Amino acid sequence: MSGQGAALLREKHDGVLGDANDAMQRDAVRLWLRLLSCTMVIEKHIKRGLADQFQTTLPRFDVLAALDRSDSGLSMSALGRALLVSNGNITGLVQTLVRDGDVTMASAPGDRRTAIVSITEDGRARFKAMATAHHDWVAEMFSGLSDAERTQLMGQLDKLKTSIATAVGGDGEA
Amino acid sequence: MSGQGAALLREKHDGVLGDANDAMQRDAVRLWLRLLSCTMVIEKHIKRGLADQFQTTLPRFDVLAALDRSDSGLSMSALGRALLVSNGNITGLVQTLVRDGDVTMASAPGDRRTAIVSITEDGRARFKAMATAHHDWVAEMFSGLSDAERTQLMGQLDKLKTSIATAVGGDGEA
DNA sequence: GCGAGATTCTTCAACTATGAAATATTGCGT
DNA sequence: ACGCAATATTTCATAGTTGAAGAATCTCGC
Repeated sequence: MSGQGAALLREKHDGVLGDANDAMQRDAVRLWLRLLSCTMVIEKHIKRGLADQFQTTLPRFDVLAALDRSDSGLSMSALGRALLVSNGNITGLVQTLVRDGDVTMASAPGDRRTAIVSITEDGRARFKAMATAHHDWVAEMFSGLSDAERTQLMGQLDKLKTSIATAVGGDGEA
Repeated sequence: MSGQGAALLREKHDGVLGDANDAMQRDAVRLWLRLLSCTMVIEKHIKRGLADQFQTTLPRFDVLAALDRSDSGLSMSALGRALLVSNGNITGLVQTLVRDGDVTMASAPGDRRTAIVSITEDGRARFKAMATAHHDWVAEMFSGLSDAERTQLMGQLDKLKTSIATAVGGDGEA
């Protein structure tokens, strides 16, 4: 997402909004910046690991992960839906993966519009190795929290998720 | 970061890593994906708000925020350090902000290498409006959590931050 | 069957981001 | 004073991201 890694974990624009109207809002912004900071550092570490050890990127890893789960392959649109990413984006990601021999494209039987993307055996093997490393990196970064703390954090993120859904999608959605 | 907004808050690659070795690792990955999901949805909402209501972007808002705090302006490098972003990136961001009249560049007295970026009065006024809106969006998204829950979440994110710092920066830093 | 509208994918412009290489300038050691 | 190392910025290649516009194909009503 950003940054260098030396100033690691320093808060991004901390206290940006000096003259907050009330404490509630200020706390929410501070909480948001802390959340963002943690996420960015973790994401950056994973990105660096994937680049250094596997010469790949997080979005490509995500595509392989989605395909690894599905036996019969996925269409471009299905892939976009699974990763919450736009169609134009998927086109580019799949193109590089095809170039690298990790996936193949074939047109769907009975619908020439649809392209079915499937993971190759090589791709599956590479993905397994990446997934293991990914496991380890994440586990390591969360290792300072006890099981109870992890459970608690998960619970609070669930509440946050609900809160966001109410605020954002709440009324006027579809 | 991704996605459409209709499938809002659906988990990105949930359960991607089917055959986890032990429960601890699996829980850490699930926790990480939940954290990522919440962050992405919030960030996306802010990005959309900035685009729709102010015809700007989050990175540009971040630059203005950093400059608004500093009376005498910041050098390009200082800006990059403040936002944890690379130098090449700052160059582009500042160029658009100059084009839009939000900031100005001047070479530092006594060091012709250094460029000092300062926010203009117009830029400051625009930033104030954006900051207020930003406040409101964040407060709204966190409004489903009580004060106690917010405090608790902040505490756990602090622990997580420490855990990450230990795991990532721990030994071989600097 | 034919044509209108829907669906699927690609292309494109505009952004953000990084890291390495190139350029300009400063400052220090001798 | 000279030159070399350090510092500040820009440029460039590579990548991801979106959203809109375009092209191909399908489907369904008639």
